[in-house]
Amino acid sequence: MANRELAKIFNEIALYFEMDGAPFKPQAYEKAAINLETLSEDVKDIYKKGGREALEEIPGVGKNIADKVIEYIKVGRIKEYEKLKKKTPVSIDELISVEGIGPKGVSYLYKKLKIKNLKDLERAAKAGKIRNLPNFGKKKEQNILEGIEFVKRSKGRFLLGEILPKVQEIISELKKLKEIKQISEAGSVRRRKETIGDVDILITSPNPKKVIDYFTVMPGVVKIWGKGPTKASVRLSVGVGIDVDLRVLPNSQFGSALQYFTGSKEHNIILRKIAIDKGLKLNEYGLFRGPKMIAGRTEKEVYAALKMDYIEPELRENQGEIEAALRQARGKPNGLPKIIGYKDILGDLHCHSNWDGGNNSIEEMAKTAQKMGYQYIGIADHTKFLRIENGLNEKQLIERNKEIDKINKKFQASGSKFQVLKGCEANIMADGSIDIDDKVLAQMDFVIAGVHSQMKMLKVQMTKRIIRAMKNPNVDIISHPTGRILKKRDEYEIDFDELLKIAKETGTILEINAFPVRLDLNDVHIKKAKQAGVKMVINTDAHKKEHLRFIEYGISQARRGWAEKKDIINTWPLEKLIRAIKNRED
DNA sequence: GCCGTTTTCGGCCCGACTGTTTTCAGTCG
Repeated sequence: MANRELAKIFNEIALYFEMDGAPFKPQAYEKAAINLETLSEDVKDIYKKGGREALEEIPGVGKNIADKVIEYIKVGRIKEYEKLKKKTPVSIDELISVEGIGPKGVSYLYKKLKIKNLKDLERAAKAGKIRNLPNFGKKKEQNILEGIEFVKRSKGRFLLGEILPKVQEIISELKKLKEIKQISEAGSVRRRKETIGDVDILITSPNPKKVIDYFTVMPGVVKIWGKGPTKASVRLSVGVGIDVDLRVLPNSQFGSALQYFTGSKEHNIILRKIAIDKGLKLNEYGLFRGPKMIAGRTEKEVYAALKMDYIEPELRENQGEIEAALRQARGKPNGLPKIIGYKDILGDLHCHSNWDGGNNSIEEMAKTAQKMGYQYIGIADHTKFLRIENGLNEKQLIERNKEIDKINKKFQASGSKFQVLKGCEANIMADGSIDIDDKVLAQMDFVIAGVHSQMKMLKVQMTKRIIRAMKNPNVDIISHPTGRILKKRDEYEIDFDELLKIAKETGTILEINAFPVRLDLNDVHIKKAKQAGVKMVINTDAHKKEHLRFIEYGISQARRGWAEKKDIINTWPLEKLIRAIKNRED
């Protein structure tokens, strides 16, 4: 899609203007970039259908930026962007990823030392050339070198699945300190974004100094970036190293600070504007009328004082949640969704067993699921086309089903209602056919089908391929529908709207794959699927029993996509689930 | 550069910390 490329270009244009200190233009381009990126429809299609007018309907896109979008669609380039790049030919992205370097620094370093990229920067810093520049110094030069090391090692952001367990560990470690009254993660971790830059933790305590002192000498701290009376910033030696910011505040400000530091930035900007409209001021210290603080102890209090319902952190991306909360508080329709809760899942339908080379037996997987409080588990082993994953052929699938029957009898004999469902994750071949005979597929409780080969097909063909699979009456679920791998591989070229249309027609269920590198569908897709009335299922794709806990990340993603229990079939009890799978009109 | 039932011109979110200064710019969140 052109959307992401345009967003990237506009973000860079914003940075170029920021280098020159241009007022307001940077924010305008940034805003347009954000809105383009979260758009689920291809701008090319928007332009084709509605022309310039339709483009200007996109928030943040006015006459000027629309011109640039059109130029990009028609010529594949944007002249002004090329001009800016020529004037300052630097890898901005690369350079500003170094802690302490911003657009102004990039501009200055280029003018003075012709620094264009990370390599130039490293060379200049090592040669001691930076310390002599005005506004730079020895300390800053050292920080730059350390920043470069970090960028090289981490290459950007961390997966939520890598970070969240560590954050929970840090919090429980800090909780040991009796001076700590309240504690919570904030920032993108609390919003459960799929990737995380760094971690924010907020604490209330009558003795901030003690807390800060304890935090900065915690096991695993390898560097203290800064340490003040109420704030500290450290790097932890977790994996390649992650930065953690800690703030200590009084109880009276915990809500407003949590709100403020949870973000997103875009969500907060709108909230502050709403405050201003009401003659109030909102910052991390509270909500104020003149000098008087009128809210701040809890987040609920802050939202209520702004005349809106409480908004769950996963929704705070300025994607309509504020308007919905305002409507809801006024008792009007189209309020906030009752998003799915973290304890609403009753079973996991995409689990591999040792039959296809997974780590654990069917029984071990089932028992772990039972312990998690599930009512059922679906075993979906790979099928024969995926030789590398020990995919099962028809005969082996029938054999495996017999074992599942036996295990179910055992559960029954022990008085448990827990049930193992017979499934498979079959392969959608290049022509859209399935690699397992229909007669055997028909014997399954459910059939998942997924693309595992030839992922670089053209859009029309890939769309046709998946549609043909959806139209197979034996196929119930499409696994990881867009195929992206975070930090590694983009989604396939597909016409997602067309897929939704056919999914609705055929009653095909789309998977929200909870595996941390997948999280596929993403939040935007989930929201679209929900709006189209397409049902979804949250699955972990577990290859061993420890993976079953990944369900949490899938739920987060579903929440970020505004999904409710009624949209997610594995929040339903077994009988209703089976009905939904088999009687597809349901 | 965008936006508008108070506006087609004049606004556009806010504060702390660092490293460098000697009153502040840049960066970050």
